[in-house]
Amino acid sequence: MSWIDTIDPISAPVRRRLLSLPEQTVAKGAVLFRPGDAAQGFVMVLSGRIEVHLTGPSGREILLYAVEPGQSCVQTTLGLMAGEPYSGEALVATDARVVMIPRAMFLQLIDSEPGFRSFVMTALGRRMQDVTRLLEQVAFASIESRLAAALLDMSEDNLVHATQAELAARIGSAREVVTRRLDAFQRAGWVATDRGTVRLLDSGALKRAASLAP
Amino acid sequence: MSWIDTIDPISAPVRRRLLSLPEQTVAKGAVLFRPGDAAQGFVMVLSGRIEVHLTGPSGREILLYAVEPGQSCVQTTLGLMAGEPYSGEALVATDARVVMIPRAMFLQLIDSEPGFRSFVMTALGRRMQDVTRLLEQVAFASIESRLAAALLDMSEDNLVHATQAELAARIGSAREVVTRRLDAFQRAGWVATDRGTVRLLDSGALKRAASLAP
DNA sequence: TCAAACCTGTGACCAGATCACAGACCGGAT
DNA sequence: ATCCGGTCTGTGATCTGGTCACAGGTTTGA
Repeated sequence: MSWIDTIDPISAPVRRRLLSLPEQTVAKGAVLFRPGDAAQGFVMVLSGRIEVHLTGPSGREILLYAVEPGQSCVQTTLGLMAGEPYSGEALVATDARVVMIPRAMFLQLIDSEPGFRSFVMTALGRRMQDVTRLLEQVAFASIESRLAAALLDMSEDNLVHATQAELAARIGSAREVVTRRLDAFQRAGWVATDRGTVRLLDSGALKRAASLAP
Repeated sequence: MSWIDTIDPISAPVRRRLLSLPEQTVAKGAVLFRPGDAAQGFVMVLSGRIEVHLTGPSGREILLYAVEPGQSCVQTTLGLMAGEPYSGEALVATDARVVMIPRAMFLQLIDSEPGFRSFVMTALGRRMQDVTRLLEQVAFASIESRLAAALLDMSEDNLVHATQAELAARIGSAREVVTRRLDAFQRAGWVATDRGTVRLLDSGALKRAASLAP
């Protein structure tokens, strides 16, 4: 079993070519690409987590999407297909291993391997959907509901390990705003906050808040 | 010359099959699909203009993107590739002619015609880029800059034919906000407003306002 | 010509972003 | 242990933008 098998049926010779590609290790905090860079190849994540952020002129950030094991970074796809440069910044969130399929090989695989093709197009389609949903949230949903959703999404065992600044960057808001909203959540008894962590006490209430649109 | 030739090299037999598809005429105001609908086929626009909007719970709207002649509606692509339902509402903005490539034929073309394939993927990539840019605007840019950009983009001969409510729907803001901002533009001598139209008087100033990020 | 629909304008109020701080907490270095 | 710089959190003041409520002007069509 290898990462290749996350990409549906692949012919044996191609499988060998892909296996011969070197794995690269990237450390947490590294930047894989910045806005304006041109795509070098098609990146697949084997382990770890890579986050793609947009950054505004004021330094405010928002998480565009995260790439997890078995997924590809669609921004690279765009670059390879449409010639568009990156618009986000890809940050390694936890130490990761990746393989990069060089541009020429990528284009050839797209043409010759139906399994690879459908893998790429499905990924692209899903990301498009993700980004559209995110846009909908940013355009229409309240900070309260977006924060509640983020907490639920980031929690493991009802614990969220993140600073308030990180939470703000995740939902595209400002740190002070997160501070005040968390304070309100705490007064309501929904969470307990501590330096660098948030403990969820009433995930039911948070779920309700997350789905309330205004 | 036919719409088919907007899609790079196509083999003769496929060309015949595509030409045999019926053109459909849709009238301004018609709704091609709504959020949650499943995609029936791959839609190409031959003439006219189709706008895809997101609508918030409060009724506020934002233009996701517009489909113009020779372009395809990528939302349909998503549906066909990834099985995702639509998330936007497609509204016919000016009387249009379209052809719909049925699902089965679409999937077969993707597999057999490199020209068609690259057309679809390039379109998908560009839309992804468009939506990402829009997200960046909505998340980080001021109403002033977004309104200025929209006016410049919609103007023909320095004239914009749109009500203030339409301008608001275009940039994802509220009508009253547009009223007040237009008022400010007018006081600054950049535009002259009239019922249903805005005349641009100083597009240089508008361009500067459009690029000013905060 | 009258009414209903539509377009624009305004005031009041609330949510959220920004600015400018201050205090609390943490790690390592002396 | 103590001090220090860096990081995390908390707060008030102020500004932009979204929402509500409503008023007056303009079209349109019955």
